[in-house]
Amino acid sequence: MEKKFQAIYDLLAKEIQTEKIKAGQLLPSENELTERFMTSRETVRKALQLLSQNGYIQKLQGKGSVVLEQDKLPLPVSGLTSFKELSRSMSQKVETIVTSLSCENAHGLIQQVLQCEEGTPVWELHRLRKLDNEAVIYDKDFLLNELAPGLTEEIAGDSIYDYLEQELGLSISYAKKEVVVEEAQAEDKAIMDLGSYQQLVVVRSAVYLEDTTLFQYTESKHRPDKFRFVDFARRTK
Amino acid sequence: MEKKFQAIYDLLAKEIQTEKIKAGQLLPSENELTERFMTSRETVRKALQLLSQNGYIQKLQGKGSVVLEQDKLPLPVSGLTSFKELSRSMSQKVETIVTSLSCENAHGLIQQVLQCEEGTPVWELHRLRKLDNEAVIYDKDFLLNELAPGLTEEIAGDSIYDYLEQELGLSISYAKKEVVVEEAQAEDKAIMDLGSYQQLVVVRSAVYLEDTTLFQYTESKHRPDKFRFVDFARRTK
DNA sequence: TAGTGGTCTAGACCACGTC
DNA sequence: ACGTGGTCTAGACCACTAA
Repeated sequence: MEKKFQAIYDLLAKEIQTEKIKAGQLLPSENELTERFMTSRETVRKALQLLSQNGYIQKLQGKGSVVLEQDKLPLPVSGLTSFKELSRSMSQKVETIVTSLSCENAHGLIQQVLQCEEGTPVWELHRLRKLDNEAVIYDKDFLLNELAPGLTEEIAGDSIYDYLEQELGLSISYAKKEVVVEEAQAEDKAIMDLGSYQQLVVVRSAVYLEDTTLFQYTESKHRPDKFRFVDFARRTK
Repeated sequence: MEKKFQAIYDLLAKEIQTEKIKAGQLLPSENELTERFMTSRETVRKALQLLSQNGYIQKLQGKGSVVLEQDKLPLPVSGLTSFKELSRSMSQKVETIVTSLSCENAHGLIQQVLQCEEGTPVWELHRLRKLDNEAVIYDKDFLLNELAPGLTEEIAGDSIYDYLEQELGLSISYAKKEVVVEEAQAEDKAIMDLGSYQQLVVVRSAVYLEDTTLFQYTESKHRPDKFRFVDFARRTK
């Protein structure tokens, strides 16, 4: 059974997305929602907290919950979103090419970043992303073989996240990311369509499961003109 | 009086930061914390939720709350953090130069991004940031005069956020940000120490108050080698 | 003054992990 | 079987906004 607060969140989020409730309007009061959903106020408040965190509403003490302007561009790169999820919201033609997939025994750098024992089997996956037939993103993934033993080129060409979450039942929980700009390496210049670009935006991320296992390390290189990152952030404290 | 859940959060966060409780260890159980702080379990859980959101802990059903590895680099650029708060955590020499501060009547682009009436008085502020005597960051701010009438060069050289929040009692609530890479303009090349860099990382952000007023629009240009962005993100859904 | 959201409580039952 | 966190309840009191 779906959780109550999740159901309330989903319903209200949908009403905001479809503009049944428009930006600037107030949501029904917490007491009204409590009655409408035949639940307790704390449960309603959990749903509203989620809406607030995700930028749907702003709560105003003494007034109510205002619906915020929806951004046209749902690119939550700041959250945990994979390339496939991302490309769905882009109009351009998108293509993924698996340039290499192999299983190695961890050593050196790879062993260090994945924090595993020397010799642990690790998948190394290279993927080239084409937008409108231009190779503008180059991803290198390292993941523990143990957790995704049946990985194939076909799966890798689709969405790894789908496979992990839906096929294997793994729960991705959180990630740490870093974004920097670096010089393009010889390999990057050889494999990507860089034109005269000499630098790349590099996104390095470590992905963790719910049990805090570090499971995947990714380095994603973007041609600068094709890189865009949007974020919604609340002031903490 | 400080809120109870906030107090519990502060205390536990401190114990984690100072490594009284080390990474990998479990926090006391929710029931234990409930007793220790003489409160209810829901209140403890609010504090733990904050810790989880901010990357301090990971909750494991049936087990407890594990303390996560603390990143050495507390650069929450992803949250809402101002340059001054940021520079405090950097070892380098940091300097801010106000290159221009004026109050204009809004028109054209500025009026559009701030979503105000034509002719509304708006502060325009330009600041150059030097790290180790190199001008590597160039900020342009636009803010509603009405909300910060007493702005001076001295305040702008310090921290605008401090002034707004502590002096004026304004509550900054949330922001929308965009990060892209763009060609350096002639003005940028003239005022910044760019060396041979032709491109800049541009962070555009809109800052909103608690009453959802759009209050500030900022364009921050960074020399690519001095730009770094780190993020902790939880998987939603 | 009435209605709103913000905090807090004491208890219940469930789902999961460990032993 | 026991302890853990996850969800939910019904109610209380407070702080703020608006009429």
